[in-house]
Amino acid sequence: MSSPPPSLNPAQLEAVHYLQGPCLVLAGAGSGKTRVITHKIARLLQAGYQPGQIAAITFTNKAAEEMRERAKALVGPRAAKHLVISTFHSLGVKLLRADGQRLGLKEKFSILDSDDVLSILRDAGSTTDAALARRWQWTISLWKNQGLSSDQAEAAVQNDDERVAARVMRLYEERLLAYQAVDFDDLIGLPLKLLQRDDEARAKWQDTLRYVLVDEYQDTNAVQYELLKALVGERAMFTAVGDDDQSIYGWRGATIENLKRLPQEYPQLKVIPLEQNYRSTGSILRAANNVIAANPKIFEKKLWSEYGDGDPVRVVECDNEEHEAERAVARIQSIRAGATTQAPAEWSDFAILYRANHQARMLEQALRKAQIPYKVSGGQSFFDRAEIKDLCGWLRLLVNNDDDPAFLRAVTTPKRGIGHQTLGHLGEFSAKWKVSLFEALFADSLSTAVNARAIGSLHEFGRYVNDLEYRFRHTVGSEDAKPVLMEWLKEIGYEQHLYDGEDNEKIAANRWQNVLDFIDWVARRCGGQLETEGGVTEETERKSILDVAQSISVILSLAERGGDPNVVTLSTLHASKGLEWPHVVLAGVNEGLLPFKSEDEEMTAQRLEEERRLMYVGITRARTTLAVSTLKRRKKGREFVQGIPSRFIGEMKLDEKTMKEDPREKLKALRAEFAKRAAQAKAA
DNA sequence: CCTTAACATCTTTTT
DNA sequence: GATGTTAAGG
Repeated sequence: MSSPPPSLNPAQLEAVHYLQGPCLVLAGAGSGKTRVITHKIARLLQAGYQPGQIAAITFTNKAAEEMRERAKALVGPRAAKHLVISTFHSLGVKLLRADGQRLGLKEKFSILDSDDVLSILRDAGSTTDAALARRWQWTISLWKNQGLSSDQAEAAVQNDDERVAARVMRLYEERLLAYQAVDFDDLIGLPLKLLQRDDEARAKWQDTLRYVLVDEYQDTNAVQYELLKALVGERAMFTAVGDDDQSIYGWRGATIENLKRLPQEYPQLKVIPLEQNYRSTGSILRAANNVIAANPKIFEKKLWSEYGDGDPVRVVECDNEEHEAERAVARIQSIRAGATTQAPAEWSDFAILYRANHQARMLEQALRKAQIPYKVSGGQSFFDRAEIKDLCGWLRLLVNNDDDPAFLRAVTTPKRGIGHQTLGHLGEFSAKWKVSLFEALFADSLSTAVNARAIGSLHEFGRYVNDLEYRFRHTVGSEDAKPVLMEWLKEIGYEQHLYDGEDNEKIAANRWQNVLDFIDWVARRCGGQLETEGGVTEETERKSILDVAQSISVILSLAERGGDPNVVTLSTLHASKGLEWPHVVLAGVNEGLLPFKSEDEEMTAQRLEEERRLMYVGITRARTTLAVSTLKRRKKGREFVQGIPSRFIGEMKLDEKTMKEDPREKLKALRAEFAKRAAQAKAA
């Protein structure tokens, strides 16, 4: 954060102190919206609200965590502990855990992650085509985010693809019901259903959560909007904080309509714009304002700053992607060494932002070549791979037999003759008797729900899990752990499973290698005599495989946090929202890329406007310097085609002199200078 | 006709 | 880097 002033400005004060009714805070980029929310929480406490009566809702866990930290600093740990600060989804979980039974949901319903969903869809639609299943998942999710049931979706289908998707959705919903499982979208939709249909529950929750604050309101979808409405009820005590100019998730179901509807549905709505920016220089803000001015406005808002103009925004024309990456690297090196008016910078002061993930490749290459440390944000980790999640599912089941999603994953991978029929019956049975799927396995009365043959397979599976658990509990130290783990893989036939599920042998082999790496990783953590890099052996505490399995989730969440190392950030524009850096480079700002144009989809005005907001988000990430680079030639097919600078560059209305100013010679000299310095450093 | 290897083509992503 | 597509060859 750039140093915010010690006290709130008049607009922020007004937003914080307005408690009389519904309130919409239009928080421009860098205008201190988190500050407003946390101060408003403090104000509410002061006004007599109990901590547990105040809910602050965010979109990501990260945002929720940060907000809780900031609130804690303001109101103290005791009050902060009881504040309801969570994502829409975890609030949904809270409601469903408490009152889901009123919808006929069992108490310990399972929450499926998107991999679980994908495999159910593949099974329900009987296809091995992962891409097709993913398209279904996509459409079904969009439907659900619009509040459509499978019936309604079926009635509204436009084409054959959608017709099939709707049919799969019906099967999918039946399957979820039988398993007593919900997906992420249900975590919003079902609580809404609860509040709409159950007067008692509605009264209870409206009485519990007496004031609701929503962060990033422009990202809400239709169902989230309805949930908010149901939650605040007639009293309508809420504050929505958002910025229509930063709405970039339309493709995910978020709708700006929610912003337009707010003043219509709540005529008494108090609208407070926050226009003073505490982040960026005048030049950067001017460029941002100019770009967004081309969009139609819902609410008038123009950012301003007390900071001086600072360095002009640069436009860097590059020959091709490779050249662009070099230029970005050269720029970073020269700024870091203090080649601008700014003070020398850390690596972590830099970010290179781009429209699409694949653009990161060249940039990574160039950074590696220049030996600059970097991280690619949003790159999925080792543990997100399907094969690793499969095995983690098994381990989770061993650690906690009642983990139903883990049960479902383990019992179906690899396939062991227990199909969805059997699992459906088992799910119904477990819901009826309020036990976990695993507990249901050994219930005497299970024979009333499942046929004898299936019971045989189920018992066999249950016994195997118990047996494995026993072995893993008593295997200690990495030397012993590895063979036991390998034996496990052999017993469940996992290698075969990988090769069966994939036509391409290379890919399967690659996955198997990942599995072996994972086994090594787990075994190493069992401790004992370990060889470290220098060939030195080291004695560490010995743990059982089960102990390690138990700590995996902790290790993972710690790894996520893992401090903030001093590295350059590469990120998509989408993933950059909410973050800021002193020095930002926007890469590949060309027609076709940003605004993105797809071959088979028409560029509507709406689409273009969202692309423009994306550009706006990118510009406003920068605090002191901003460079926008374009490609003169773009690779398309085997030939280069001419690259056209994005229309957004024109819209920034930069000075003529800024556009041209980028002496190639100077950069060359700088690069030579750095090569020299590097050589010297190496020699010394 | 089927297999393989070179080749081109990449949206955006959280829960 | 992964995934579908096309052209060549068996």
